[in-house]
This record gives sequence, structure tokens and C-alpha cells, in this order.
Amino acid sequence: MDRAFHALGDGTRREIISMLARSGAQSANQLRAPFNVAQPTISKHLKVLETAGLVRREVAGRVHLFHLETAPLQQAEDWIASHRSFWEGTLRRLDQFVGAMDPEDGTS
Amino acid sequence: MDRAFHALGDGTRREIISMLARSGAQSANQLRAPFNVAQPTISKHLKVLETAGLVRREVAGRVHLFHLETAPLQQAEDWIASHRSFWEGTLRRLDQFVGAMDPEDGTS
DNA sequence: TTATTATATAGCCATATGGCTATACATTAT
DNA sequence: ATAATGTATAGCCATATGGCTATATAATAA
Repeated sequence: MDRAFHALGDGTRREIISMLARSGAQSANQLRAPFNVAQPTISKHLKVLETAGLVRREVAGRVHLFHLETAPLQQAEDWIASHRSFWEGTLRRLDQFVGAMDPEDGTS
Repeated sequence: MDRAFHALGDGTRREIISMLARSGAQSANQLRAPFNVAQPTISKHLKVLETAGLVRREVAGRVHLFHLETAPLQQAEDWIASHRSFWEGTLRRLDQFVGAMDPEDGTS
């Protein structure tokens, strides 16, 4: 989980994920195109994404194709959703409780 | 967004968020209790969470109370959800297309 | 006023990060 | 066989990170 969130904490890597989501599997060079960075820089980013399980590497000759992997995205999303919604549920329940209280003495 | 994902990329900070979601606003000392770390260490973590907007600090005398802020959690969740679901939608559409093809010549 | 408590800041350390250049490796093209 | 292409690795740099201890600051208690 650490690795997934860390990988998402960089704009270049999030943009790579966007590209894969929009247009499907692409090579390292294709993914590098929109960024003004050296080739080894993208290579590093792709390794970070791969290690986090967010992409899968398919070696096709001298080209490496990268596929988006949704499982860890789903996990990260679930972690956030559960905490956020639990907390919002707590607020909602507290609000209902306060709303049921007697405005004079604070008892229900 | 960078800051939010980065803040979530650390187990201690995620656990702090869990504590706040479970039990509501708590002081720095309360949040420190479950971890075997020095006081300034938690102070740093809390500042990271605060800078990312994930918590709000309420100074009450010498005690600092930390409240969970769900807006950036929602943003992060939405980012992931949109990319994941877009991609899964793409897969689903591709699957329907392939399913409609003639198995002999690959045409539809 | 003095002591105690809660938190922050300064400053250090080891390690990780994101970027680069130069170079190596692997595969395809000539 | 040689050249060209796609990617990775090594090694460097500046900066950031998470941890610590020691100390400062702020607020409450004695």
C-alpha cells in the first residue's frame, strides 16, 4: 500500500497512468513523449510504477509495453473510501444525535 | 494532489488518519500513543498531514486538536476512481467488441 | 513565581528521490 | 557484420525524508 500511494504521489507518474487509462498499453518511448525528460528518467518512473504493481511490463522484442493494473488502484481507492465514508457516517450519526437533543438542557 | 498522495504513502500517517476516522479529533499526544516514536516525529507527521490538507489543527490552549478533513481524501479517491473506472469501461467496451466479432475472419 | 505539561524547532544522520550524462545491453534493420 | 533503435544500468548531484536528541516556546498547575 505504501508503494502504491507513493507511486501516485508524483505528477509524472499519475500522468503516465492517465495515458494508459485513456489509450491502453504503450511503450516506454510512447509514454516518454509528452514529458521533457531524459529516457532513463522515464525508465525509473516505470520501474516505480511496476514495483508498486500499478503497471505490468510486457517485453515484446526490444519494446517494453506497459499495461495498467487496476487491482492496486482499487485497493487504494477502497482504503480511502472506507475511511472517508466511515468518518462521514460518524458525522452524520453525530448530527442526528445533536438534532434530537433538547435545545434547552442538551438531553435527548 | 501530490501532497495528499505523498502523505498517504506512509503507514504511520495512514494509521493516524484511521484513528481520526474511528474516534474523531484527537491531540498530538493521543495520536502519538500507539507508536513507538519520539514526540517530534509525530509532530512532523502531523505537519505533513496538515500541509496536505488532510487534517485541520485546532489550537486549544497548549493542546493541539487534529480533525480529519475529508475533502482531499475525496479528491484523491475521485482521481483514482475516474482513472480506474475509465479503464475498466474501456476493457468492457473492448470485450463487447471482440465478443461481437466473427471468430473466423475477425470482422464484425 | 516556579514547576509541569504539550508542542514546536533546530540540527544532525542515514537513506531515498528525481533528475541528469554516459554507457551497456538487446533486438531489429541494412 | 554493422548500424540503428529501445531500454536498462551505473554513477553522480541536489534535495527531501523519517528518525533521533536537545532545546525552546506556550500554557496550565502548584
